[in-house]
Amino acid sequence: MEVTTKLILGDCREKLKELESNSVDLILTSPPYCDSRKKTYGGIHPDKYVEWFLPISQELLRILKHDGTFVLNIKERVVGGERHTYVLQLILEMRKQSWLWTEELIWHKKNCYPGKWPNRFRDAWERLLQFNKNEKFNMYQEEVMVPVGNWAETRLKSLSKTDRIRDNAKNGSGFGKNVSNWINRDKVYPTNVLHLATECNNKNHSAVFPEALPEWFIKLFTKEGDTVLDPFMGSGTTIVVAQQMIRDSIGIEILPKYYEMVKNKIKTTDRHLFRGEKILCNY
Amino acid sequence: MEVTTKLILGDCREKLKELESNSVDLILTSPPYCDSRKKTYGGIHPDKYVEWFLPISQELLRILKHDGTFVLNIKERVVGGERHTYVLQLILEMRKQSWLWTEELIWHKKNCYPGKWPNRFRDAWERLLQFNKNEKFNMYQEEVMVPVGNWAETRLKSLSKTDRIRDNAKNGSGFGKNVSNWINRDKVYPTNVLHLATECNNKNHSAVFPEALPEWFIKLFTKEGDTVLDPFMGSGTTIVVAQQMIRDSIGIEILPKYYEMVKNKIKTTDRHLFRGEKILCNY
DNA sequence: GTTCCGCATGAATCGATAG
DNA sequence: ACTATCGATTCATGCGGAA
Repeated sequence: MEVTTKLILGDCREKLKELESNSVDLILTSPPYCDSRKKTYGGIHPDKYVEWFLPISQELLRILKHDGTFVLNIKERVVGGERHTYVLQLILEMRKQSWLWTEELIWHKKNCYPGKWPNRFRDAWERLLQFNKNEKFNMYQEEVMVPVGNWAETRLKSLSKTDRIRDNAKNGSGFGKNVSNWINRDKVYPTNVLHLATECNNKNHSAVFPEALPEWFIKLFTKEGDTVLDPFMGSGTTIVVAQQMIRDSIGIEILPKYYEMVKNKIKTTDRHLFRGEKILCNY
Repeated sequence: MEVTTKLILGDCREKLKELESNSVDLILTSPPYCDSRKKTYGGIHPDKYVEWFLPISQELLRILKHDGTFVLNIKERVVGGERHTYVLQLILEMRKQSWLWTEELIWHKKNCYPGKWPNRFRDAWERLLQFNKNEKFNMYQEEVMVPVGNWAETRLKSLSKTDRIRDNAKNGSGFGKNVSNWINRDKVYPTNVLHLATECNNKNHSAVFPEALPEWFIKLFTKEGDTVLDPFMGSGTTIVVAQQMIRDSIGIEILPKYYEMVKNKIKTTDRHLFRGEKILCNY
């Protein structure tokens, strides 16, 4: 199977306009945070963030397929001792553009750096905002199942009478259980919290996430041959993983340095090594 | 030291007006969520939630001391396949009331509700919104430090009963004289993610959070003799823990059933635990 | 006293069917 | 067309009784 990986050098506010409508299955990106990576996008002021981002989300809405998904990795800065509200406002404004705010997943960072501030603790989580164009979208849940908790070992060793039949909950919730259905089941569905380590290796880029993160979303929202877009490519984690997983991809990057870096990485990727065996743990 | 625990039966929209201004150090509450617990609390429609809550937050602003903290446990429902936006709007509106949105902590639930849906995974987290009246507020960070072995994985595991026992055993067995040194060296500040299980034992209330949760916030934001308020008392977890930790507290509950239940729980609290300190209960 | 094991329960959501 | 009710699905924890 052929994989097309397209890298574009330039400002995504311009370059997105050149992409075809309804052509992308998954958009996964981590845009520059306010006032960080100042040189690249000029350091967007928190108060200007929403108006800066809205034209971009408008273009993404056009480019995404009707059954595709947009995952936005973002976290608000602290400004004047407070969490700034630009992320909240961005969600509200994007809904006016007709985006549906389907879900907010959490990236729970396993190993965030130690540190101490007088009035707050270390920040160990980021938002993963899931937006869609329609209530129905592609989702391949089986692809991201995780090993069942070790509770199952002891729980299923011996089954009682009520375990073998459906046993309805007595609180009227409508829930019941048939524990015997779980015999020989070794995988369960994950939750909306991704408990992943941050990657500590310095990629010369300030906003890297671990490969397991794009891998999880690409598995969940695309199949082989689908197309993934990252309009703020940076060090290219999303694009590289997409290529390894036999998905076409498009990456846009404003800085020649990163653009070249990813171009070289793409070239040298050994396609035969990938087995897709990384497992997300659900605890 | 005397501990005063005051329980009030009634609607907090009325009863809060009777509380003194600038008199409370910590407000920690989990209001009824939209349309849930309909049978017990009537249910507030998602579109009406903000206007229902704002008069309450206005009163809380009056009652809280200038260096106190308000922690709001809340999570938005899914409506029409989307996360509803009332929590986002509530934050924006409360800021207009002059609340500062200092931080958003995450309660990562170890055992979340089961279920399977075609378009989303199980919800394993809730928001713990921290609001303050001023940039400077009381925060006793040392009180919630966690063993270093845990810091990367779970924040509060050390607070669970079994871990407390394990820690005591460790202290008692090997380390001898310099236990305090050992404690100081091997403890680290926690993060803003609390990784706790819900308590699903029979408390006759559908929405209890684990005792470790109020315990953590009470330690962090109050000292002995301070006052804690829960305007939506429910099964009274916050109030009971506050009493045990030698903090004065005020709990407001609209349903006589829970009010009576907590009254009995407070009464029968084992006072020898407080080393002969006197507890005053005002009903 | 301690460990082991059985088992009820929990801030839920979707789709189909009925009014 | 719009709302109300109902059935189906699911995983990890802590309690209490037994060994």
